[in-house]
Amino acid sequence: MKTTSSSPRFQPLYQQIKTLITQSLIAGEWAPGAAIPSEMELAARYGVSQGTVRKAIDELAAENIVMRRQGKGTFVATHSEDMVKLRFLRLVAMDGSKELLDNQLLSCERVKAPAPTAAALQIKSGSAVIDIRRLLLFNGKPLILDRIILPAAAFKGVNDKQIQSYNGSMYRMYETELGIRMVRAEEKLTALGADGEVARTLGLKQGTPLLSIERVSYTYGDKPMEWRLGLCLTDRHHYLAHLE
Amino acid sequence: MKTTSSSPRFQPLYQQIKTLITQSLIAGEWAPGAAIPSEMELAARYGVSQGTVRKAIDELAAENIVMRRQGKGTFVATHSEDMVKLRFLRLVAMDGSKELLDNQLLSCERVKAPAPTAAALQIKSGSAVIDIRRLLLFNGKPLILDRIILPAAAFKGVNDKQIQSYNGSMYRMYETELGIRMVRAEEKLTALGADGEVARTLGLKQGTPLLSIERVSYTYGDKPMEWRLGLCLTDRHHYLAHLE
DNA sequence: GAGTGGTCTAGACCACCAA
DNA sequence: TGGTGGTCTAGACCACTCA
Repeated sequence: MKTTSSSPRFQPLYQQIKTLITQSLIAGEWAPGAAIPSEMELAARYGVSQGTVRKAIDELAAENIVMRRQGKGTFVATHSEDMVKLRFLRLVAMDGSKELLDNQLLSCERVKAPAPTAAALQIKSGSAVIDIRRLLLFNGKPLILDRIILPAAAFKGVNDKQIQSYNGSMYRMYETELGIRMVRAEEKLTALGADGEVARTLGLKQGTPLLSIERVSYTYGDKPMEWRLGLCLTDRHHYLAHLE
Repeated sequence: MKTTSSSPRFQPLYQQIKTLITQSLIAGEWAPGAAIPSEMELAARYGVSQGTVRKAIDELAAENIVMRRQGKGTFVATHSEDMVKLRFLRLVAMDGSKELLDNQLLSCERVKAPAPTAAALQIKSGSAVIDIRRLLLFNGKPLILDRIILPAAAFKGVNDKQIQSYNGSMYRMYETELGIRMVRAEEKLTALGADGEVARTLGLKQGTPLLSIERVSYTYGDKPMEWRLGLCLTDRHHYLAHLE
């Protein structure tokens, strides 16, 4: 277990361990929801002390990449289990009522990537993407009009049927069907007035103020995998943010 | 340095240490920007090992309550120094241009707290508050119309002159003049149309979509100290959020 | 060179969980 | 009962800062 001062270190050991564990996750060595080896095992595997592995796992846990459960083990985080029905959705009802969201798929086509979206997804402009439009309804009333764009290369075989069968839980679908797990996301919010088409779809007057949420979601290793634009009605909901 | 197993522990030791340090911060034992005692000193003071103090400080650092600087020491976080001109402001220009914000104070009155604001600030409805209205301009054009409400009891002596002299850096003023440091905030965002008065003040047509940001800011110990409502023009800016 | 935080280790005991 | 993560300690050495 002696590694100190044997090789020149450019990075703290625990950072290197963290990278190694992340690589195993990317390689799919441990599936979402499965347990990763215990701290002692990993320490032995990498030839470091348990405390060093612990610090690496601490960071992964802080980033929601991994979940610790005392007495049981450490598990690869998953969308499937937990209550995480709608990961990343920060919209909450003002009266605090529970989410009763229905999902209505409007379209799902294979098209060429528009330039700005391609840039956000770090793919070539014009390459094939899957373009999904859907409506989320709250208590039967339209709440969010979503447009979701996925690089076709990584999301092979995604189609209407598949989406329908997951009833709107896109992230659960990505994980279960394709093994793609989103780790973090960035959102850009603006306020805008509903244009003609949007107003029609949402059943609103033209010009009604909407909250526009543009989201890029990233998988392991900061790779962008999904682009989304949501137009939200905020008369009964608001977007909740915690600042630190 | 032996404390283990001597007294029944209901909380991890490092949590207790964290609480003790926080209490010293609340009591003002160390001013913002000042160094707190070294890890070894604190370990000696509290009768625990340096590692335990370290873990307590780690959490305080993660919460931006304290800042570590290798080789120098650990310092109480401050708004005054750093580049943190506008703490908590998540609005960024779409073209990435630098913030050139001007501040224009519209009014500053002492009034009775409206019920919802009083609730958010956890004070009695109708108790005295300071009600500030101001305009933030970006490159000379109106960008944000702010209304800021502060409990008068804690913010004694706040007036136009004082606010003017800090040129819009409210958090810097709170800290410097009153020793009140905000640690975190919660924001609720909605989209709405500008009403007559707002439209006039911002120089817009009535009904122009605006991003409404309601913010409650908290000081040490999760005590709410400021309520704010910002109405923002988002044609050239967007609100940036990071989700994990 | 002395002092600070940053990393790493090795070993102890605790709290929780399952078979 | 044995294995897991959670806490705590004591001591080592490294990297940085400043006088």
